[in-house]
Amino acid sequence: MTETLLAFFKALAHESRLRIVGLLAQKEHSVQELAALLDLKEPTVSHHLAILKEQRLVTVRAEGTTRWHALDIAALETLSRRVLETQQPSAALLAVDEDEARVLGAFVDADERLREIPVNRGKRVIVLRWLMQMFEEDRRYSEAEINAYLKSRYPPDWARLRRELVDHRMMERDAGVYWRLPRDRWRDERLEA
Amino acid sequence: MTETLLAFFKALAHESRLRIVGLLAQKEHSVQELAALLDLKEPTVSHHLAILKEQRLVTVRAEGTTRWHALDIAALETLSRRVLETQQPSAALLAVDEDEARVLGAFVDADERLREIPVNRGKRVIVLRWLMQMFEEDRRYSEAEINAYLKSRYPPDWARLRRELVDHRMMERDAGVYWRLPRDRWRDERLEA
DNA sequence: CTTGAAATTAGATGAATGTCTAATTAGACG
DNA sequence: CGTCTAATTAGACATTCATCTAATTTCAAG
Repeated sequence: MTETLLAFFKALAHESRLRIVGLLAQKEHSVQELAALLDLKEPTVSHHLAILKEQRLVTVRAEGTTRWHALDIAALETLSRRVLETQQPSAALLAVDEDEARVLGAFVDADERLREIPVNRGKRVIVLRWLMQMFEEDRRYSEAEINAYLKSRYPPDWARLRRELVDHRMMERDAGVYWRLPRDRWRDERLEA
Repeated sequence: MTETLLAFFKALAHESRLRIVGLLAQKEHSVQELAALLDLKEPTVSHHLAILKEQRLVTVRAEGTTRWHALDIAALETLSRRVLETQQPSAALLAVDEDEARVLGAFVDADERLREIPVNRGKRVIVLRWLMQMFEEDRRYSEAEINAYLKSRYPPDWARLRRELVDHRMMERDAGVYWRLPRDRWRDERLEA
């Protein structure tokens, strides 16, 4: 999701493109018209339109050799609405089933901090899975990065959390670099398993 | 409006800043924590935070030499809602009549910040109505959310603004939760009333 | 007042990207 | 097919901006 949001913001984070959107919001325009209105050369306008089209913010209709560009207001609304969904649900709300909700409710406080590390192995796995939600696959993390995150979740013994994540094959490590393993390779015995 | 919108998009059109917003949406963080989580140096993080603060997307709370940064969700919502409007957001332009335009022009600066709280009750009501535009009906707001928003509009005495909103029956409060009251129940005596 | 920790500011460097000219493609029409 | 027009693509150049190191500021604690 960060992916698409980032692309969306990048698409609109330039004066020329924002002005193009403003002009197309009023009526459709050809490349020539836009170039004249914006005081830019046609290739430049084409370039900006290509970026807006990637985000599906602009649609095209051909008429002879002329191409009429229009704003896709629905797409604009969909994307900007997504910005509003940024609020992160608290731990328990993210849970996928009742066991998880119960365990996370018991061990994670409202500040998203871990109260203690569960002694029971099944419960501990649930907490570990919860910790893993912040890491993406196909991305490398430095040890400092991992430490900072775990420290923010459980200052008393974040080092143990790191060890547990590796033990359960959720993270793998090599030469100070960590990465997330695919979920189906986790040793994720559930409650009472 | 292109001005403020462009600055808003530029602020979020960078991966590091978008990730910072994501992290701050979960909980507040210090510069050090963010630097570790993002695998960046502290000055770099400071730089990004400064840009986000310019857009009032991030608020700061000092504790010793540590500065805890939090996301101002209200500001994020206000700005992204503005994307949907093809409207002019400047305070005076939003006014419904001349009296309002005159008062808002006098008490609200170009940055949408309140210069001072009007002593005259009628003028104060106009300013309060203007503040209310960001709040939706049928939605609950935490006290922290209200505070962050009012603080962004008038740091010197945002607490008084909150009190006034309640006094004028624009907002109601119960157990730390606030919500907007329907406009027809507001005590909105106009100028010289 | 000195020391230490956290953060910011200043300034340098390099990467990302906007804009241009020149060359190329695609469609309309005799 | 040859020509005209609108648009796109390719590649060069310039500007903006992200990131770093080094120096400075701010605040707390001895």
